[in-house]
Amino acid sequence: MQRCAVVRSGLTLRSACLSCSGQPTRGQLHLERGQPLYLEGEPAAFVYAVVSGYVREQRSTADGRAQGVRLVGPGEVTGIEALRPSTASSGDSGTYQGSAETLSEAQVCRVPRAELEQELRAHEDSALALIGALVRELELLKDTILWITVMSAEERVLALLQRFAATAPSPSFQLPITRLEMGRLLGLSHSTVSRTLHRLAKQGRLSLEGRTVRLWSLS
Amino acid sequence: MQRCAVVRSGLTLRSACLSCSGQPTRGQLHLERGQPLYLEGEPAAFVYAVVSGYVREQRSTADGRAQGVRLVGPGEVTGIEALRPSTASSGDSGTYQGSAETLSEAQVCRVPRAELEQELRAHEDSALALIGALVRELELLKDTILWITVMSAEERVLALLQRFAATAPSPSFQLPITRLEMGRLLGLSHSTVSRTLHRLAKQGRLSLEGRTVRLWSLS
DNA sequence: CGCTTATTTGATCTTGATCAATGGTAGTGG
DNA sequence: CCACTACCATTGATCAAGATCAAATAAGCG
Repeated sequence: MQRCAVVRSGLTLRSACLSCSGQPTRGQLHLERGQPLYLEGEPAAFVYAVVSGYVREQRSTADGRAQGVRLVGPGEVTGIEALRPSTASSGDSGTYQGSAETLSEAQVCRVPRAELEQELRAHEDSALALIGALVRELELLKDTILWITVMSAEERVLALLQRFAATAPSPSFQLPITRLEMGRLLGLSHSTVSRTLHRLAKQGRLSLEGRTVRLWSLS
Repeated sequence: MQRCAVVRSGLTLRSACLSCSGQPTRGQLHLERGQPLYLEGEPAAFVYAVVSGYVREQRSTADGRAQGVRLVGPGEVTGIEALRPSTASSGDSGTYQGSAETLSEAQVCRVPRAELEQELRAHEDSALALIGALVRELELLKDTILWITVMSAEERVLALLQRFAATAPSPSFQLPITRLEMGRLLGLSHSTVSRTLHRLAKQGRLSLEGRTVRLWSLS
């Protein structure tokens, strides 16, 4: 059996996969676009590792306004709130505070919370590694707050493109998600995303043809 | 010696203080307003627990635009990136990815990173508790992203006021920070904060007199 | 081929930023 | 005690970035 991509890659939350070590015993889930991994308020029973494809984490206000808070790509993990005890005493996990769904066809590995906790309890190094990974994740979210508030639409779109470009094999690549989804992640409307892409193209910072993009590097 | 407020209160990252258990051996730092706890890029040697007062965590872009990413209040901890190893192999901690400074007179407890790690290594329960706390912190940051993007200035200001009100003994309380600082935390300009406060007062949602505020609850 | 979903593009509107001036208040030193 | 000086807060006028509304293609796909 082939080792899974999450373990192979320099993954963000490696420890989440330690109980699997690349040899999934329960098999991975193969999901179509638009499938939910979990919903806000559900009991948080699983942690998900994305093997391929993209997943959007989002949360919403009481009155229904929603915002994507994180784009989860290959080698990354979502649903980590399963590790947060709902109360200090009970061993129960809490509920998911947001929802996650696939933005493209995706392969994900579903790790039961109990299994992960057992692993953490048994190996102190796993726990320390996970702490490191969580701290890293905190830093990334703080950066998200920074650029979502101070950066212009142009800069935000460019940053997202660079994220996709980073994992693309060739300098010219396909955008895996729609303008609308890009907007949801960036806090912009779909029309602004479209306009911004064309403006960037006109400035010569990228070439654009439908979903095919080529970044002409440098700032 | 009196037990410290961080341990006494229902604190956010309790584990950070386990090596102290409320009996600070090295004494706490007493800081004036505007004192930095740490600066972006500095080697991350300490974790700080806020005992009283408020601290702003902020980060900035290469070209100098800055944004507050977190308000750290009594019972909370900042500088946790000290626990992130700079590389997987070396035991060195990395550098702070943002800076933190006091927004008011404050009492903080400075815990050396090594001490904390030792504690985590020795007691698996500490490590698991810290994981839980970090996950909780992640959730809070995701909420920050949500409301900074979808909420209006009015809602954001109100949310911050409610945060201050939560720890105030009486329904009428003093704002511990300036309009400018509120703006930095909320992603608004100081003038907008001022205008918004007065608009809220005019709507009867609060009474305002200088720094003294009283919230007229509900929605 | 028809249907659904994406994308582009235009016109208008809102929110909050920015620039700027004024007034208030707390220290500080004479 | 009083002037002087910072810093803070308020308020007005103007401006710009994106949102929103709307319509017209384009692109997949069964």
